[in-house]
Amino acid sequence: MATTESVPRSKRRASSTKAQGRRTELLRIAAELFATRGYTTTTVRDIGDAAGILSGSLYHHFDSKEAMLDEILRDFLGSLHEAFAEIVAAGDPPRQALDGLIRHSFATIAQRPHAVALYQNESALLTYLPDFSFVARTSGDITALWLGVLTAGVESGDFRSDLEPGVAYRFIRDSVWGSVGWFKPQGKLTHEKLAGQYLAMLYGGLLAA
Amino acid sequence: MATTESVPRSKRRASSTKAQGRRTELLRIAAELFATRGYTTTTVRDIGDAAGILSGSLYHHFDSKEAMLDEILRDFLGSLHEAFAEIVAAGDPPRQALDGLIRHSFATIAQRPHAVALYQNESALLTYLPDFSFVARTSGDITALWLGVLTAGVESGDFRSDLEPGVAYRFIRDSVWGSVGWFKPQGKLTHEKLAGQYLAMLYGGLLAA
Amino acid sequence: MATTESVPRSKRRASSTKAQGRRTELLRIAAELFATRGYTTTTVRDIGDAAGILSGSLYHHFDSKEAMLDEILRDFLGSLHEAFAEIVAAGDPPRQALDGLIRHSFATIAQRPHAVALYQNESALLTYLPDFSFVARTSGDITALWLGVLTAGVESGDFRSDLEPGVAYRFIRDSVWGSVGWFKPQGKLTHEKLAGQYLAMLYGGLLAA
Amino acid sequence: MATTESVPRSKRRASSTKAQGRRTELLRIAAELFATRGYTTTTVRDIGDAAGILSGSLYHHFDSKEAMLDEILRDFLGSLHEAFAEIVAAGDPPRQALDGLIRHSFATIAQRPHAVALYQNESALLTYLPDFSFVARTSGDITALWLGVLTAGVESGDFRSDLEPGVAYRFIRDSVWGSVGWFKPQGKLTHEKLAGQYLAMLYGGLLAA
DNA sequence: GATGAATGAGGATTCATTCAT
DNA sequence: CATGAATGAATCCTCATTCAT
Repeated sequence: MATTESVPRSKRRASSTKAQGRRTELLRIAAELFATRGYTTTTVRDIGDAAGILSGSLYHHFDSKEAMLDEILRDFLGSLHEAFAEIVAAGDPPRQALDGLIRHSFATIAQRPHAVALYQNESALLTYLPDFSFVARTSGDITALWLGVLTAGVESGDFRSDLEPGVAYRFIRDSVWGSVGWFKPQGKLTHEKLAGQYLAMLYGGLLAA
Repeated sequence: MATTESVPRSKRRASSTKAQGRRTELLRIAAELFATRGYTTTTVRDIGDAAGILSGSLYHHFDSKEAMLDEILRDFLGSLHEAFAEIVAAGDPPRQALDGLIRHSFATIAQRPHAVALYQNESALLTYLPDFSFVARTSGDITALWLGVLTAGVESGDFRSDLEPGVAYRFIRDSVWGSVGWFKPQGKLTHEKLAGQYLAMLYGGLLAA
Repeated sequence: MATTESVPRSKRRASSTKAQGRRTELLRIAAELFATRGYTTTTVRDIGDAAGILSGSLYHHFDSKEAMLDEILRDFLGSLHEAFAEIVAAGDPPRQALDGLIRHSFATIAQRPHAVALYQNESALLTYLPDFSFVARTSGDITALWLGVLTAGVESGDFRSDLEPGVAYRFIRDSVWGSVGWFKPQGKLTHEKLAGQYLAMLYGGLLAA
Repeated sequence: MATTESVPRSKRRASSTKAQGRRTELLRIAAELFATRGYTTTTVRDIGDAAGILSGSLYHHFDSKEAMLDEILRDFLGSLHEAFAEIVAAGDPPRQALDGLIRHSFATIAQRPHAVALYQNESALLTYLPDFSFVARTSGDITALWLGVLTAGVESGDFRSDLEPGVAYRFIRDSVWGSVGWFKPQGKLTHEKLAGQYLAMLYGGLLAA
C-alpha cells in the first residue's frame, strides 16, 4: 500500500536552484494548459509558446510530454496524501478530523486549482496509461484515510449509524472536489467561507430545523 | 434561452427505420468510447473497429467525428432538460420537486451512463469548441430550473434560510452527478436505493440526531 | 533452430492481387533506397516520393518504416535459406553441393542485389534492434548448412584436410557476397561467368600450376 | 592521383600534447561508436556520454560530427595507403609483394578494427557526401597498387594467366577485409596465423592435392 | 575546456477526412 | 453501404549545433 515510491528522476539535475526554478515554472505552465484545454488537446507547442521557447527545447528539461504530466500528478498527489495523513495522524475526534480533511481540500482547490482539475478531468485517460498506475494507488491510499475517519465517526456515534461509509465518502468527495469546476477564489467568497458553507450542508443537511 | 434549436441534419435521412437503427447503434458505440477513453483520445478508427466497419464508412452516416459528439450531447441534454422541465412544471411543493429532480438524475445516470460521463469529462474541451455553445446554453437552462426550485424552497421555509441557492445547487449537482464515476448499476445497490441514501444525506446531513 | 516462424502480419490483407502488387512494389522501392542510401539515412518521405505518394500514405500499407525493413529481410532470408536447404537436401557429393551453393549465391546477387546489399550493410544496426533477432537466427541456420557441406568435403577427402571449416566458410562467404558491392549484371560479365571465375579461384588458387 | 592533400585543420591546435591526446582519445571513442552502431545512428550525445562530457563540449575539439568522421577516415586511409606504397616500392617479386600486402591488411584489421569496419560499412553513405570524395580517391590509389602487383604476377608467370586481375583483386580484397566482421584478435587465432591460412587458401585453393 | 539552455530543421507517425470503385 | 487507397495537416520527438556563462 506504500505510495511514495521513488521517482525515476532520469533527467532531474541534482541542484542548481535556477534550473529547478525553470523546471517548476515549466510544469506550472503545463499544468495550467493541461487543466484548461485537456492533456491530449494541449500540444507541446502550446506549452513551448506559453513558456517562450521552442517546443523541442522542452525536451532539454523533460523526457516527454507524458513525463511532465507524471511529475505534476506525482507531486500533487504525493503532497496531498501526505497532508491528509498528517491530519489523520493528529488523532483528533472523527468530526474534527473530517473537518480538517475537508478544509484542507478547499485550501488545496484554492491554491492548486490546475492540478486538482487535471487530476479530475483526466481520469479516463489515466486509467488507460499503465505508467500512471501510481495515481490509482495513491487515490486508494487517500480513500482509505477518509474511510477510516468516517468509520470511526459512525462507531463513535458522531455520524449517523445508517450511513454506508463508502457511499458517504463518495458523496463528500464529489461535492467538495467538484467545486474546482466553478469556484473562483478571486471573489468575496473565500475558500474558508466556502468550506464553512459546505460543512454546514454536509453536517446539518438542507432542511430547515 | 430557448435550447431546442433545430440541428442542421444534413445527413439524417428521414427514411428507413433500419438506417435509423444503424445510426443509433453507431452513436451508442461512439458514446461509450468517448466516455471511456475520452473524446480526443478516441479515434474514428476505434469507432469503426468497434462497429465492425472501416473508419471511412462512418462518413456515410455522419459528417464528422464532431458531428457524432454533437448529436450525442444534443440528444442527451435535450431530453434531460425536457424531463426536468416537466418535473418542475408539475407544480409540486419545492421539496417534492427537488426529490423528483434528484431521483430522475440518478435514473439518468443508471440508464445513460456514457452520455452523462461524456458530458462531465469533456467540459474543458467543450468550452473551446464554438459549435458546442448549445451545451453551455442548455446547462444554463437546467441550472435555472433547479435554482427556481431551491429558491422557492428557501422562501417557503422548507429549506434552510442561510442557504445560498447558487452554492447549494452546485453542492447537490456535483455530489449527485459525480456518482456516475463510480456507481455500477449491476450490483445490489440499485439507483433507486442510491437516490434514497443521497436524499437522506442531503436533507438530514451526516450527523447523528 | 527453426527459422521460419510465422510473421505477425497484422496489416497484411488476405488476398486482392492488386493490393499485394502495391505492397510488393512499395517494398521494392524501399529496398532499393535502403540499399543505396542506408536504412537510417533513407526517410519515409524519400520512399513516398519515389512511390509517388505522400509519406503518411505508406502507413496505410505498413505499420512503420521498421516493419518495411522487417518484411524485406524476412522475405529475403527466408527464401535464401529455403533455396540453400533444398540444394543441400539433394544429397550431392560435397564439391557439387558447394558448387550449387555458390552458383545460387551469385544468381541471388544478380537478381536481388538490393536485398543482399541491405543485409550486408545494416548488420551493425540489426544487431541493436531486438525485433531483428530473426536475422541472426536465420544467418546461423544458413551458416550451419554451408558448414555441413564443407565438413563433409574435408572428411570425404575432396577438400584439403588442413582446412578449418569455420575459417574456410567465412573466406568463401565474404569473397562471394562481397561482389554485390561492385558486380553490375548489365555488362558482358554475367553472373554465371562470374561464378565460374570464382569457383576456379576458390578451388584451384591463384598460383600458376 | 595524389591523395595526401592537406586537411583544413581549422580547429587543430599545434600546441599542447595533452590537448592532442584528448583529441585522439575522442576520435578513438567516436570511431568505435561509428563502427559499432553506424555513423548515422551514433549521436553526438552518444559520443559525449562515452567520453564523459556533454555533447556540446565536443565542439571545442571538432567543427562537427562530420569532421570527426573525416579525420578518422583520412588518417586511416592515409596511413594505409602509405604502408601499401612502401611495400610495393620495396620491389620484391610479385608473390612476395602480394604476401606483404595481405599480411599488412590482417595486421591492420587486428590493430584498427573500428576504422576498418567504419570504412567498410559506411560506403553507401560516403558516396553521397561530396566532402568525402577523398575516400574514393584514396581507395582508387590503393586499388592501383594491388592491381600493379597482380598484373606483374600474371606477366611473370607466378599467377595463373587465366586470371582477370580486376576480378582477382576484388576476390582477394573482399575475402581479406571481410574478416573484420568476425575476427576477434583476443582468441588463440592470431592475425598472423589467420593471414597464413588465408594465403594458403588463396594460393593453393580449397581442393585436396 | 566544460556546462546547460536553447535553436531550428527535420523525422516518423497519427488521424480525420475524401473519393473512386 | 462499404472498401481501401490516399491526402494533408498536425503531433511528438530527435539531434546537430550555438552560445552565454
